[in-house]
Amino acid sequence: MGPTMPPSKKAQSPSSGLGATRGLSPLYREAEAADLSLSLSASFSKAEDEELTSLSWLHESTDLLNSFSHSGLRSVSPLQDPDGHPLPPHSPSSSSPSPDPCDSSPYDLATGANRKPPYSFSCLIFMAIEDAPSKRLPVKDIYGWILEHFPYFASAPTGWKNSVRHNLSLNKCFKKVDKDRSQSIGKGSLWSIDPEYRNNLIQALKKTPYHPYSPGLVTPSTSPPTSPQAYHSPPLWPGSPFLRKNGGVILQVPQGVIQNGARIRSQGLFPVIRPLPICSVGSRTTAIRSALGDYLTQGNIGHPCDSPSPPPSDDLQEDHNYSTAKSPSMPCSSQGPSTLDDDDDIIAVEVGVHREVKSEPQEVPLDSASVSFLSQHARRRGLPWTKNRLRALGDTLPLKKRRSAAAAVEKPPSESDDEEMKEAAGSLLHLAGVRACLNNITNRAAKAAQKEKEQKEALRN
DNA sequence: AAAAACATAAACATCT
DNA sequence: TAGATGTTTATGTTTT
Repeated sequence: MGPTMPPSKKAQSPSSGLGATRGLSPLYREAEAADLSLSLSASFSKAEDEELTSLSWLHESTDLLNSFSHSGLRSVSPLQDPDGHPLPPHSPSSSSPSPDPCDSSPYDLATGANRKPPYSFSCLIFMAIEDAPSKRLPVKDIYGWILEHFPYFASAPTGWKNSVRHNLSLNKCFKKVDKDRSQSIGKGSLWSIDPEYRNNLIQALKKTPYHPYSPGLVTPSTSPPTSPQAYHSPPLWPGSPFLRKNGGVILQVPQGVIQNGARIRSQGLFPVIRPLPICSVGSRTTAIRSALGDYLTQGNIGHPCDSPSPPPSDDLQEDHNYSTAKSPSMPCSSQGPSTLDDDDDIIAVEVGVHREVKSEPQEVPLDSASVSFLSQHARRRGLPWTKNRLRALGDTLPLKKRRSAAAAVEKPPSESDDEEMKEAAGSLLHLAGVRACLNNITNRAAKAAQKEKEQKEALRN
C-alpha cells in the first residue's frame, strides 16, 4: 500500500479485522471434521446398502442428530461427552490420546480472564457499538465496553487501545459520526457502524467459533421477520432487538459469569459468548453438519448458484479499508455484500436440524437466518475478482476517499429473497423429512420389538 | 511460497 | 500544555 512499502511485502492490505481471531476456527474445524464426519454419512449410505434391514445405523444417526441439535441449542450449556455426561469447561488432561485441537486455543476457558478473547478488534468494536442504545459510541466508551466484557484487557498492555483506534480509523466498517457541537461529548467523535458494512461485520462474527451470532444460540423465532431489513441483516444474537421483537433468548449462563473472557450479562446485547467447543461435542456437531451438508448438496437441494455460473465471492475481508473496497453484491445473495462460506453452511445445517428436531416438520419456522444459510448451503467459494479490481482502484486514492470511490462501482443487491426462501423451505422440509423418516423407522422398530417381547411373554405364559 | 488477515508499535496531527 | 483522539506508516505473526 504505502509507497515506502518494502517490495518484498505485498501492498499491505491493512484490513482491520473483519474476521474472527485466527488460529482457532480452522484448527478445531479440521479436527472436528476428521473425527466423526464419516459416521453419519456412512450411516446414511449404509442404510441404502442394507435396505434398512439393520437398524443399528439408525439409532446411531438419530443419536448424532439429537446430540448435534442439542449441542447447537445449548451452546453455553454444560458440555457433554459422547455419552452425555457433563464435561468440565476445559479439560486439557482429557483422556483422549489424540491432540486436542481445543488445546491450541489461546483462550483460557477456566478463567477466561487471562487470555485474549477470540475476537478481533473489529468484532469487539462492533459488539460495543451495537450494544449501545444509540448505536454510536465515543472511543472512550468503546474502551469501556471492551474492558467491561473482556476483563483480559484490564491487565493487558496498553497498546490495545491504540489498536482500537487504529481499527476505527482504518476499518471502513466504522464511521465517525459528525458530532453536533452543541452536544459535545468532549474530545473525539462518536463512532458508529456503517450500515453498508454491517452485514460484513456480522459475517465476521459468524466466523468466530464462539460468536454470539450463532443461530444455534437463539431460539427459533415463531414469527417471520417483521422488517425487510431483517432478511438482509438478521441481527440474531441473543438480546438483539430482532430477537426481542420476535422471540426469546436462550440464556443459560448465570449473570456475571465469565466465559471465554467475556463477562456474561443477561441483559447485554451480546450476553452469550460461545464457549470453546469441547471436541467430543464439537466433532459430533461437525460430523453431522458435514454429513448433512453432503446429503443436502447431493442434488437434494437445488440452488441457482450451484450451476456453473461463477460463484460469488464471499470474502468478508473485501470490506477492509486500506486497499480494498466494499464487497460487491452477490448475484445469488440476499444477504448483501458477503455470502456464506463453509462455516456458514455449517450454521445453516445447524439451524435446519435444530429447528426440525425441536418442532414438528410442518412447524419449522423460517426466519431470515435459516433462509439465508440454507439457501446458500451448497455455495462454493469464488474468486474475489472485485476485490482485486477495487483494490487496484483504491490504491491510488487517499484512504477515506477510497471508500466512496469503491462505493461508486458497487452494484446494488439484485437477488430476490423469495427464491431463497423457497429453497430454504425446501431444505428445511427435506431435513424434516429425513428426520421424520428416521423417527418413523425408529418407531416401527420399537413397535416390532415391543410386539416381539409381548409374544415371547405370551409364549412363556 | 505468496497473499491475506490481523496485531502491534509508533510518529504525528488535531482537539479539548 | 497535557492528554485524549484520530490518522497513517511500518512491521511482525499467523492463516489461507
